Amino acid sequence: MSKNKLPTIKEIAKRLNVSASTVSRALHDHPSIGLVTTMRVRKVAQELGYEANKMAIYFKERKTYTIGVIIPDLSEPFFSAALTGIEDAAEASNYNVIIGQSLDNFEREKKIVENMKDHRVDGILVSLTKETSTYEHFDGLKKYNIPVVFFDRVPNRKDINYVACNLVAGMLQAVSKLVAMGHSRIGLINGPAKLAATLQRLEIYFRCLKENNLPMDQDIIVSTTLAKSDNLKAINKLINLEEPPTAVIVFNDYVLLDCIAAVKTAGLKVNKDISFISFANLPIWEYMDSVPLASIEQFANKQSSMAAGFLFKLINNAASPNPVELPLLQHIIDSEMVEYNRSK
Amino acid sequence: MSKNKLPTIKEIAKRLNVSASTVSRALHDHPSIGLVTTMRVRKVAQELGYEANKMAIYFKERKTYTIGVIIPDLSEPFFSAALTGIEDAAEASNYNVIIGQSLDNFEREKKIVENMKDHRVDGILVSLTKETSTYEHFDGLKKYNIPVVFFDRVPNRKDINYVACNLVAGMLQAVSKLVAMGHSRIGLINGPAKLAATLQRLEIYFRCLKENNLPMDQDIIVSTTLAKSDNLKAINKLINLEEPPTAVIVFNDYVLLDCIAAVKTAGLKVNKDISFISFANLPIWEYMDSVPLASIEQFANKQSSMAAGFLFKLINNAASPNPVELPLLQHIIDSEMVEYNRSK
DNA sequence: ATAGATTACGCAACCGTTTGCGCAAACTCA
DNA sequence: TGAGTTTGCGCAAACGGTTGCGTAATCTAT
Repeated sequence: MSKNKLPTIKEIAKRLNVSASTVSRALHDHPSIGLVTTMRVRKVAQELGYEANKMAIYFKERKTYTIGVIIPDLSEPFFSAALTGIEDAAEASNYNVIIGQSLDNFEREKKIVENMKDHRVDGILVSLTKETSTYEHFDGLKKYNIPVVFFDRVPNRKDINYVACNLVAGMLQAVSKLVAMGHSRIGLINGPAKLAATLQRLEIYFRCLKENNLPMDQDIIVSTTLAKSDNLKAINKLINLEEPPTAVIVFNDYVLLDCIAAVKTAGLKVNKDISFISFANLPIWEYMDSVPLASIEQFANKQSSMAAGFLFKLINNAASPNPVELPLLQHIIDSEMVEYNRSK
Repeated sequence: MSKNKLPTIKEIAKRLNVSASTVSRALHDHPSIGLVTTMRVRKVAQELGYEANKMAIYFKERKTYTIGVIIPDLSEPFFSAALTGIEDAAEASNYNVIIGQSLDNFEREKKIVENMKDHRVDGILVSLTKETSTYEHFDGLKKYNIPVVFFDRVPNRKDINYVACNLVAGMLQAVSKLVAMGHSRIGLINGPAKLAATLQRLEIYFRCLKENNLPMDQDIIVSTTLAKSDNLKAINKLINLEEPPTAVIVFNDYVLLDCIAAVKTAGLKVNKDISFISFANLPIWEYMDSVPLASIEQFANKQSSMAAGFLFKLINNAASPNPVELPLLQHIIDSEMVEYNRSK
């Protein structure tokens, strides 16, 4: 029973003693096929439950109507939200989405790219691994006319299509707020030096201090490897200073979760003895008792769906009868602080 | 520049004045091709950077080496973990994964199935919509020889392949623990009646009471539509009883989050004045101050990767030279309670 | 020297559909 | 009635690769 082939156009042709081309045209209401023949073809097609094999068509079109998405880790709400945004955009364009999680591993990222290339996806959306610092594996895709659009974690290069998020905007809002609340000694818990995000946060930190005319003090800048024990060490170092900061900018919400635990253990009150600002805006805060004053929202969904829009633009241009040389598609959206201070 | 076609086997053939079949065989080290010819072919292939077009091969094989995954919502950690399990299994078998989020909407689920069928995936893994109660859209896949394996949210039918989780196991552990701690008045906050999960929890509840020889009291069984306001109403109803339950089994962790907030608002202490047990085992508890005594872990990753294993078994059998009539692949794994009571 | 085996390759079909071109039959008009 | 147009359909190639079968040329053995 499972042996029976699906009805094809040839099968219909055979039954009606016409050619396959006639059947194909009849099914597309081609004017050069007579009404009678068209009707007979449609009838048989109906009876057989014929459906065109899209794979054959796609193969002929040299398209797959599939895009690939490479992201570090789906368990991060940011990326699952991003994927959802992409899926929505893809659905609207009748595209499928195949995913690959790099797990922040460069070799995996390369392998996924290779695999997606083999499967001839029509385009790829990427948010880079933390480890990624060379991009040859993406350059290779040009040969296959597979466009790439990066989002959020984008290469440090100019000649790419991307959508990224400007973290400065949200952080400036947040620090201004801290200052307005009377804070003047604001610390920083940064990430490991090898990450681009770490340098970025350092710059943002300096810039925020400067714009608010705050003094700079190396003592209240610490860093963590992002391991839990190290997160605790970092925050403890700050709160045990003779003159601890009254507010701290934290690398991200995950680090902050550990910091909050440490602060409580030390008998201090969050948002009273010490306030926090962080990056990511995890949905988790909604349910927590102790929350940062604000977390910087980076709009996963917005970034990814815009990146998807860029990608479809590139794909459609390449597929159009006369493709033009598209300018680089680049966009930076502003982050925003999301306030959580419930005492207000 | 983007016009240049990729090198094909025909291109190589033309350059060497041999036939395409010779090239194909040479590239596969077929013994009937002479060493000299083989070398020459390989050399040119190398020079041109030839790579076989997998899509052409897949088309001929009538396979796509792609499986579809239909899940309700990626933002739920359960499903993103499930997807990760599937992706790992797929990668090991050199398969790709295309995803579709049904968003718990039956019509979307149908549409996604249709779409995956069009794309001729080699198989589909499904966790059903809350709304899904008919399954014709899956039956239709038989015609296309697309096997389906359900996981976690499975159809209420016998003739299917599935992996599910037995919630009773974990809940019995949890209730036994409650009883051991001295609780004898255990309430239930259930979900909306139309959900299968609601009936299921009611049965589990009764069974747990019975096995522990606890009295049954309709007053401490309430339900919620799962909306936040309704969650609050439900828990408030319980804590405002003349004789409130000392412990409550809650529909799931999301409902419980609201319950905990309400309990605190009422000035009660979680795990002291009232204890909770819930379903889902969200990773969030790790970071919370107020936690349930235990949450029932349903092993998303384990379920989904086992389901993926089933699926590949079905796919490979169908693709084998002599497919056999496989028995239904069914497995139920036991849930386990995960304790969170940190006071211990 | 000749039958038989071996070596090395090409032809053509196949997967399912689309489409440019050609052509015969029917029709139109002068 | 004959030239020109329209109608309706088939042939064959194309997408890129694989494979069963046929066959010419060379080699082996008697």
